Amino acid sequence: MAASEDRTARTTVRTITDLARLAGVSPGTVSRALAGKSLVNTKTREKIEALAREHGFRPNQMASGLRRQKTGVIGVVIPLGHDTRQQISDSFFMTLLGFLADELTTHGYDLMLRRVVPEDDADWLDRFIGSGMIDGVVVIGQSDQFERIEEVADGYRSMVVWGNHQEGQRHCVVGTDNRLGGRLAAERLIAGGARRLAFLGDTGPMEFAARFAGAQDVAARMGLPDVQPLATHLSPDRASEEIAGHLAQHGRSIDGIFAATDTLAALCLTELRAQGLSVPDDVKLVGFDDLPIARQTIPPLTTVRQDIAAGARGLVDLLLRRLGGETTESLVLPPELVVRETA
Amino acid sequence: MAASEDRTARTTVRTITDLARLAGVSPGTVSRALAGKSLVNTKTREKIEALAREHGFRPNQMASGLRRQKTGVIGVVIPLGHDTRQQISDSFFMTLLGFLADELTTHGYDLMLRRVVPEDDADWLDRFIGSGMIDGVVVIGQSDQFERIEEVADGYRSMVVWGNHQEGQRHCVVGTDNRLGGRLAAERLIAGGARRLAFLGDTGPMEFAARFAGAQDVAARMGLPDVQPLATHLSPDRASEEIAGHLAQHGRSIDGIFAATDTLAALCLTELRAQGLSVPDDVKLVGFDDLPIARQTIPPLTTVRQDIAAGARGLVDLLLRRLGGETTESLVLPPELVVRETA
DNA sequence: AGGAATCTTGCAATCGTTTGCAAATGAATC
DNA sequence: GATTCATTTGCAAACGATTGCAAGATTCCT
Repeated sequence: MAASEDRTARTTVRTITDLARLAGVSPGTVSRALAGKSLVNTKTREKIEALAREHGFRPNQMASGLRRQKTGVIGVVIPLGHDTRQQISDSFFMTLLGFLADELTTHGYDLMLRRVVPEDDADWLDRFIGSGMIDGVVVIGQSDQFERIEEVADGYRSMVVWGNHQEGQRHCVVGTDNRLGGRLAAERLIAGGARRLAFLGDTGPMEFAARFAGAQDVAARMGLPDVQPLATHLSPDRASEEIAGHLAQHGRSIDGIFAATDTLAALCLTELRAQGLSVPDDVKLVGFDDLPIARQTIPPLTTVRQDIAAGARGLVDLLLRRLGGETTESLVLPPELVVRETA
Repeated sequence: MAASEDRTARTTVRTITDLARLAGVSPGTVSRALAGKSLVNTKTREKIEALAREHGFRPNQMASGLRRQKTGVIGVVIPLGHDTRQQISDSFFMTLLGFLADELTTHGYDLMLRRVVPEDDADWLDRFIGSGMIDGVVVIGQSDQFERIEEVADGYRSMVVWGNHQEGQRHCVVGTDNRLGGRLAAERLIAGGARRLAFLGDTGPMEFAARFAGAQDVAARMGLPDVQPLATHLSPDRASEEIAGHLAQHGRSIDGIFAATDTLAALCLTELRAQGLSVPDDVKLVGFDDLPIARQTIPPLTTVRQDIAAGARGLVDLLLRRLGGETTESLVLPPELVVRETA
């Protein structure tokens, strides 16, 4: 049993005090050595480091966090609005989360993920912040919690939010210029000959509302009829039916659809085909996000691209700045129209 | 300034000691009251709870964690193998992560997410476990770290892994029976008339290797030529080219493709179309996972379904059992063939 | 060699909660 | 009213790392 010999040979060293005893110094010195402070003699430091490595010792983050009053952990919270189920697996949020994880890691932070349902728990944000477990928080999506977030922002600086920017708001937000995105989409639809536009998706969430408003801006400017909102949920199973319903009812009276999301656009494409409507000939379609799926639909989706990686970088950059005490402005990223074949 | 009056009116109460002073009791009593222990008089408890609510007090989790030697946090780590980039945004993992978040939340745990690149950091797993920040860990995907995980499992009980089960392994794993899944896929391809099969995807990762082996089992049993492995990366951008290359080279000499993943299958479908091969007439195609995209391709994808929600439930259930001291067997979930139109 | 200046180290308090133990309070019994 | 027993509380020691302060050890200068 070579392995177990190996294991028992090393005295078990869990605490900095154990290690100090082994090294024949005081715990304080070990702490300083491991923290890489310059106040400790090079020789002792090396000895301590060697011992630490040999015994696979790692300082307890809880204790360290408690004493230093910082944890090295950033909270990431996803508030789920009305549309509880499934939203977290929405591709866009997940991709953003992935990039966020990357970005935080490279800056030496860990990520604590929490999904919350604000309706069940009015206290969701305070509770997270007040837990003492996180140094700062990234809120992914304002959902229908704009006011709550504003209130919290007044008393807590270490927060950055992904979402829509509104004139005069008090919380620091990073997000795409959704209204502009909506305009780009509508302009494209109209340039292709569409006259009676529809917006596919729930107009409740701020980001979607802004996209819708952008499209409406353009329709109004061009003297076209109002853009018709077609409400749907986001989860694929419910959305499919809802879309089918909408199309059955309005399919022939609209010739341009702006979908709130590529996911919805893809579903819509399937339903359009099912109802014998051809894209882009009968109906033109523009999505939003430019997720991988946009390239794989048939025909490939014309869409408004959000730069997710840049968003994640922005969130982390701003948050770290705020942790450092700076005051930061919101960051609004430009959307980009990606022309493929549906409009 | 009503708001600020409101704010200054309440003495700021951050610690349990502050609250104790307000309530006129000792910190110990407050602690017990808030923890809902029965040793405290109902009247004092109510008073304390009221004060806590009024001042929005929440006990510091770090201090609590340190003292109780448990944190209420489960670590979730995603090891990224060769295929570093993007893998975290792989739909399957992300969906699993979403369900995991749900499941842990309902059991009162928080989730700490960490991506690691084992090649850059041999110590990835020990470091996470030894940090003292987590009560247990879920490893999502064995990647190429099977051995490392086995070693750790010998000395650390609070770990559950998503991945492939191998006879006699020492770590507790939850996962689909990939080999059986591979058999189902191959059987379907062959039943449809395919004779020269190929496996699309990297056969390095254990799970994929098992799927490949399952397909190979069937081919061998039926006396067909070996299943030809067509290696690709997982990230869509690289995969597309690679698939195109494979098809250009072998496209005419194979009539059944088993893709390691729905994502790859969808890309493959696009490339097949581009090369003028019709599915399922010229080539039959089966995917794996049954992600939402499988329903949206044209034609919709025949695939092998993994029950992701059940997987997440299993992971959490087993992990909690192990935290409670039980010894647990691995959990192997049955795959299910979902027949659509590509095979 | 004596003293100042510079490095290294150890000591002990601290971060905020929890909890074993014992003291104090109140209720119940004879 | 004295005694016993059960409830409630307070006290103080943990949990494990960090850090200001001061003492001890070196080095350097004159």
